[in-house]
Amino acid sequence: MAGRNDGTVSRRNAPHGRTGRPPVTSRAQILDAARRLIGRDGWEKLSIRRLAAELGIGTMTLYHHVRDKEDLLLLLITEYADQVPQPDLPGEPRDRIIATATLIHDALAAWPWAAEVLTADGFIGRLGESVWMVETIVAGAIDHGCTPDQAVHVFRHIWYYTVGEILVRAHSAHQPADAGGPTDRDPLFSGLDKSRMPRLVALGDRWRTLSAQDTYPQGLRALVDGLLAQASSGRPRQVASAERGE
Amino acid sequence: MAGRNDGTVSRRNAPHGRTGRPPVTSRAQILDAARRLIGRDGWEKLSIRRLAAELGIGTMTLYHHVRDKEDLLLLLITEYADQVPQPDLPGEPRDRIIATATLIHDALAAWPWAAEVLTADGFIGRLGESVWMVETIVAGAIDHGCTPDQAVHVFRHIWYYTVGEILVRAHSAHQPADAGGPTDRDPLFSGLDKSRMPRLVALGDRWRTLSAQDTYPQGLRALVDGLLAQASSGRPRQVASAERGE
DNA sequence: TGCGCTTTTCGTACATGTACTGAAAGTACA
DNA sequence: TGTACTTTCAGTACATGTACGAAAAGCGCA
Repeated sequence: MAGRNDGTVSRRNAPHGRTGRPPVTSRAQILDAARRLIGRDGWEKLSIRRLAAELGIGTMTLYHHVRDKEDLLLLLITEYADQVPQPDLPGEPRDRIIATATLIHDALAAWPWAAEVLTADGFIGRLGESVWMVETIVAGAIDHGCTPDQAVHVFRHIWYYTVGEILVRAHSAHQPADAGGPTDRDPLFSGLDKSRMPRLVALGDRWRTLSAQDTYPQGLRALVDGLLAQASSGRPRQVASAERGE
Repeated sequence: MAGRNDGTVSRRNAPHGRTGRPPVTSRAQILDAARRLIGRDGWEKLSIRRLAAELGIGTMTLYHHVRDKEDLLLLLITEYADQVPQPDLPGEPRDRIIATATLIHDALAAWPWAAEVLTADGFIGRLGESVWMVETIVAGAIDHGCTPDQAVHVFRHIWYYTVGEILVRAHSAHQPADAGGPTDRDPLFSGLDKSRMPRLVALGDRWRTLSAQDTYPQGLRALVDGLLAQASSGRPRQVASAERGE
């Protein structure tokens, strides 16, 4: 099973090699039409029905080429991600990991349907060309001295953090710009009841402005350094207060 | 603006104190009915229409008490999260942060609609009683020596990681148990084209089994330690390979 | 009392995703 | 050539979220 990037969603091939009616609509045509529609009317107007109409076929016909709406969006996104070329990455394993994770992040962060797709079952497995990103991160962790199991976990944690960052930030990015007033734009903290939070109140309204900053690289570095340190120290640190400051 | 946990979604209160027709349906009744419906027919059968029917009111009437479907789910989830009591947390700031983040995580991870709600604009701001979780994490970071800005960022990164972990794992948890065969259950890696990944192939099919493990605590510790180390070292580390091993 | 305002209620309508069903169109082999 | 089978195509139908707008019900004040 080398991925699911074959042509259609046909039922399992017939045992005796029967061929059947040839499709009049190819997957490439579908993706082209989808991009055409998006370019013309915007993302939010893309729907299965409109896409079928754009292609001049019946609505349900589309379901023979695409399992789901989620499947369609997955195709669009992974095809886009697959265009990110594999760069030459010299330097320490840690820095290769960070650079690669940043490439994943940037390739996916701009997608409006991130929330509908990034958490999809087997998302990573559906990457085609861009599986090199996964491989590079795992390889970097191994090069740094992680065990294979640790390396896989390193990728997993990076993926969690990346998905969370993309989804939380993407959500507010797609809100209408004037929602809630210009000073209340922090997607996390808007509407906080300050009377309950003496520590936050002590720092004034400053947190409101923090959301505008791109904090992904900073958090990523912290996470990667923490993961690598954890792996180097033999086993994960326990939550024991006496152990601090090694 | 002390949160949005007031009764209804009424248009801004009249300037002269006019009262209007009193509501026959309260927010508490709505949430009760929702829980009743969920308990009887399961989460996936909860819909605006069915909920209105359960309450014996018209469908659109519900929209006067609840702005959205997302708003409804937010109400359900935050009310649940608000029941998590604030524990006594002695020990180092780092451990208080970790313990609190774990409480947030556990309180939210079980929710089927996590993906529809956790990234909602101002989610944190809509927490009622449980804002103590936010405050505790920020306070812990400050106690550890972070600047206020750093402390807010610490919370933000923890939130990203937590949301990502919940969403990626929650998605696969709600899949039918037999989807894709029993050996292919890793939500991240199922369907990987192994021929492209020599390093992953080298570790065999081991990664398949890793998804069953609960890796949240481990990743959280790595992230928190990385963030606190970053804050202690004055400014975030750059991606410079010469700087490694301080 | 009645007028005007606010708030609540709800009927109708539309776009959407997709399940079900059967028709149409092609291929392999007799 | 014809028949059996496979695959593609499309029509209809249903549940859903929700926009729009009108009707109803309560309140304060003339």
